[in-house]
Amino acid sequence: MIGAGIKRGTAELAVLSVLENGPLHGYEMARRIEQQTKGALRFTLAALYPMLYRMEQRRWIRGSWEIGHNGRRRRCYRLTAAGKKKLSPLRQEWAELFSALRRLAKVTHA
Amino acid sequence: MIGAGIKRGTAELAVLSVLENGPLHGYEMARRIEQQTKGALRFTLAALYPMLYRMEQRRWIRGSWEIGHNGRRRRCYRLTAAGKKKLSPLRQEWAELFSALRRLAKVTHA
DNA sequence: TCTTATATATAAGAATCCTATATGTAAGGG
DNA sequence: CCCTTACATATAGGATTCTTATATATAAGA
Repeated sequence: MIGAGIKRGTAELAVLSVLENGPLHGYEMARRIEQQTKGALRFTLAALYPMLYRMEQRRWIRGSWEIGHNGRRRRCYRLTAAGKKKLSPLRQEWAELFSALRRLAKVTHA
Repeated sequence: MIGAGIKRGTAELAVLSVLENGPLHGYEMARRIEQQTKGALRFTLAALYPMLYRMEQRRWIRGSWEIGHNGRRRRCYRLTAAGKKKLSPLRQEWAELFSALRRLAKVTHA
């Protein structure tokens, strides 16, 4: 898995991105992120939950308590209009970082 | 310029990369990083100097006091064998992050 | 009944960035 | 001669975002 120092800042982008495909609760987000990156990007739930609270305070996502098919309560988050709007410049910024590191550090896109 | 949250962890890669082309002192490194990324990646010297001390402790770089053409003393850093060896897996790790974020978050390479 | 999977929550600590501040020399303009 | 800008290193204090460890609780399956 990719080291902690390198992946800093990716959680925010990852959460917004997986929520783009529909509402999800925290536990499931962690699984999706891991699966969709083939295990390259993985967050502990202790990192994810505080991140979700911060993003909710910034009004990028909105959470609501729901009862899953198994009867357990869980907090379901969905993207707000503000969150959707944030996603595009965030992607742009990451693309610029990639571009910069390719030039400066010869990081190739595998 | 790329925001602080996103570029976390890039300083180490940036320093090792610019030192690959020959020895440099801190002040000049900051300029090279900024120039070679067209201003996209920029570090304050207050971020760079402590980073150089840490990397020297890990034996990835080695510093020596020299006198520049203008007569001012400056600390010149060069890549060690260990530093050179570190660079390749570090690039690999960054490439994997790029790949993961392209899949997960649809970050395109501009 | 014991373990595993599901689900959320918080505390304590590490790492890496920021702004602000401090020190000092050299060069150039007014 | 003084003032500003460029050069050059250094440290303090604070913010953010990860980590591991711990806590709680229910459901399913062996």
